[in-house]
Amino acid sequence: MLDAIEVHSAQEDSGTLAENVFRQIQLAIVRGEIAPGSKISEPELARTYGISRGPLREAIHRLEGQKLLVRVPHVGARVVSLSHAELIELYEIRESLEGMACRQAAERMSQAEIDDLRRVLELHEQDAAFQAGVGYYQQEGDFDFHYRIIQGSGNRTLAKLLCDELYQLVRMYRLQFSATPNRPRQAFAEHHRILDAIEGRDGELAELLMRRHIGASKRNIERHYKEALATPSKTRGDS
Amino acid sequence: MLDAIEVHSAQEDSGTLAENVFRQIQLAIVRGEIAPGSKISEPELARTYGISRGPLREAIHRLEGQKLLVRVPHVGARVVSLSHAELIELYEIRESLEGMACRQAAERMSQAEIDDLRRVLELHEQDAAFQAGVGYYQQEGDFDFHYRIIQGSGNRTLAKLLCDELYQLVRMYRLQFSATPNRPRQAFAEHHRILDAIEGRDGELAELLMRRHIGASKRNIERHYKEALATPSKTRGDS
DNA sequence: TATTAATAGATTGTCGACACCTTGCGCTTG
DNA sequence: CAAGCGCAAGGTGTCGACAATCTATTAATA
Repeated sequence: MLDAIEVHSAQEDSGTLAENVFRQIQLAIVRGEIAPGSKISEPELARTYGISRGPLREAIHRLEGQKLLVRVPHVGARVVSLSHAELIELYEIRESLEGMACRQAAERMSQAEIDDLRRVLELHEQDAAFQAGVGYYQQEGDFDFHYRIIQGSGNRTLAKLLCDELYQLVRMYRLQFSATPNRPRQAFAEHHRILDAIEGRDGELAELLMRRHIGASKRNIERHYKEALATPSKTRGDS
Repeated sequence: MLDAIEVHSAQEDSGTLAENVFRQIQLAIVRGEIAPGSKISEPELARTYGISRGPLREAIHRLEGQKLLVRVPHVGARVVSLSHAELIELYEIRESLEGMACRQAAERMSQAEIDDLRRVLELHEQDAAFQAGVGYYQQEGDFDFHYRIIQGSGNRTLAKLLCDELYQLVRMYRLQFSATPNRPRQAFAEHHRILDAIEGRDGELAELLMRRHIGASKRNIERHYKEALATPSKTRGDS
């Protein structure tokens, strides 16, 4: 009914239609507006966004590259729906990669960047959702602690991999699991300790703390799944 | 001159044209048949492979996802040409990720898989190029030691990332640097020690050895660049 | 009644053509 | 003579239509 209203929040219309549609669909998936596992119909989406199937297909391929869509030849694309095992594997990869990024950040971030990041953390503490005990993780891009650490590593190849490809997928699932009672407060404290290690130029400690931090998130997710096992409200079937 | 001959080694024609062209161009880039840094013309390639621009563009996008092409809106695509720094960064990522894969492989590979991999190593030793002191690395897929380790980790998400996305890029540059005098022999010995650690179910040692092994390759590349610095035969300009 | 086969509908894959943008060359001008 | 402008050519972005494939419904048979 509100096709023409266009939800784009006055962001940069970056030239090509494919790019714009790519961002819009990406946002819709990460926010959960398009349900995980649901099928993507090219003609329908093309009509929805008022473009032809050409640019839409390009957007779909890019979304597939970000692992937000899973495509099967001659069948179509579906929104990704990670299994428990896959989500754990994703976090193990993050442990390894972000741990390395954190060590390099401790070695290479400037004092100005560190101060700036400290201010970001203070901003998080003042956030309403954080005060309420739910939320925190909704921050994105430059306002996300992990994002800033990765950028601070100075490893541009790693940043491209983590921020341009895996970041949105992680963000999509963070929204699901951030509503754990004590987790936000705990995560906030861990962030501060990590930043302390970086400021102390202790790369080894910074890496260790980051790995533990992500490991704690991983365990938090595992706990969620265990609880969901007793509550048969949601069905989940993956390969 | 031999455009129409088609180098495809009688592999599976997997349905769609886009898929086939994707594999053909991928092979051409990895083999260096299309020079790094050279521009890709859509109309020209479409004519070369006898297809329209539609499927070709899909192939180009997928190649971009594998980091074999770099695309600029309204300008076109170029074959990737990693700078020294970028190549080092890529190897640092491999150290981290393949180190983890190796640890998990030590924990999860079956004895049958280990025996099979041992036979692969023996096959490598008998290889003609290896005997001559140049080569070794030309092996691919199931015949590549690193590939097998990653598959043996049982971490399917990691395997997709490493084998489906970064593998071809690594392979492209391995071909350039494998021709170092003593490196093949040394790498072969390192492979054997890693496999010993895996067979001994010592995950920690396996990870350490793999990290050192990739670190040695990294230093080998750095040495190449230092030597090339004195020989102004090749010009290299990246951002 | 349950299982299988054929058909109809819809969806994806592919194509050729047109519009807009970028790039390089030649011209004008200070 | 150098610098800036304008124009033409090539290339990328986008579109609508046709062909090949898959899915679901329906009908026929054991």
